[in-house]
Amino acid sequence: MPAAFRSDCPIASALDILGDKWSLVIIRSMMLGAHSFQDFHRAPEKIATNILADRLQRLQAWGLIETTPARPGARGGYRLTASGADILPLLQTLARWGEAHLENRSSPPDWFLKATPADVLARASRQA
Amino acid sequence: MPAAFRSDCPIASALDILGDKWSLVIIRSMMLGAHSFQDFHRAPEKIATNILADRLQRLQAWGLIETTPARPGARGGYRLTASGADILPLLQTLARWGEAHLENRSSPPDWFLKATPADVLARASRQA
DNA sequence: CGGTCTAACTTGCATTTTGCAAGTTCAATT
DNA sequence: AATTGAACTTGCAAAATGCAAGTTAGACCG
Repeated sequence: MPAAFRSDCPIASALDILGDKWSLVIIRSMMLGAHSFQDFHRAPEKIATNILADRLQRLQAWGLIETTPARPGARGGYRLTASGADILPLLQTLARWGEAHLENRSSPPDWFLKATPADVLARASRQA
Repeated sequence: MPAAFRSDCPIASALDILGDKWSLVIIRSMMLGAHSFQDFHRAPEKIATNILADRLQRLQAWGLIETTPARPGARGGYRLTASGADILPLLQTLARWGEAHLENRSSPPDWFLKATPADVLARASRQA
């Protein structure tokens, strides 16, 4: 769903998709194990529900996340796709920069900094 | 100038500083050699001048860029600080993700993907 | 099968941020 | 002194965000 990129620069284009206040925070939560609307809403950053609903749709439209099918008579959740899992290195780099240059930030779990996209994708596909 | 972070998560906090449509585009331009207001304005993404002025101030307030002193009787420019140069890995990761997952994006110069923060910092400090 | 509960949205509206066009300022020519 | 061009600034329209309050749709209980 290319809604027209600002330029053909891959950095600017990636930011057209991910460069807002919330998208990467949601993906971070998902990498840390969240997979329902409520899980995301519970995160300490306190995202408004309308923004959350909007971002989940956008991320899904871009193919970074998908809804889990939901067995007959049950609500589904969300999980990362392969493209979404590939955002892990970006989050790891962000986390390292934040820890190095900002004061009093908390540390992400150790496995998070060591994981690979394949790891989180494997965990995602195990998600119902 | 910590204007209050959304949470103590280093990822969310880094995004409080860098997570908007323009900040990283400006830093990208700077890494690619831009160092004046006009240079940034010339970039293909067509940033509005008021946003550009605002972002340059914010990035400076966060200590990611600084103005070059300007020898007596001449306007200065901008260059990256050490913290700013450390954003290079983030941009490289973004570039790789963009190239891998979006179609028809251009390729950044080869040296850009191979450079280290020390490299771009060295170049910055050579800037008048 | 009806009633209730809770997660998952949706809607309306105030606030903030962004975008665009037009100034204004200031140093460097001419 | 007048002119130019880069570096902002300002005013206002448009879009994104935030918040509070609704609405919908399965799940659970009787």
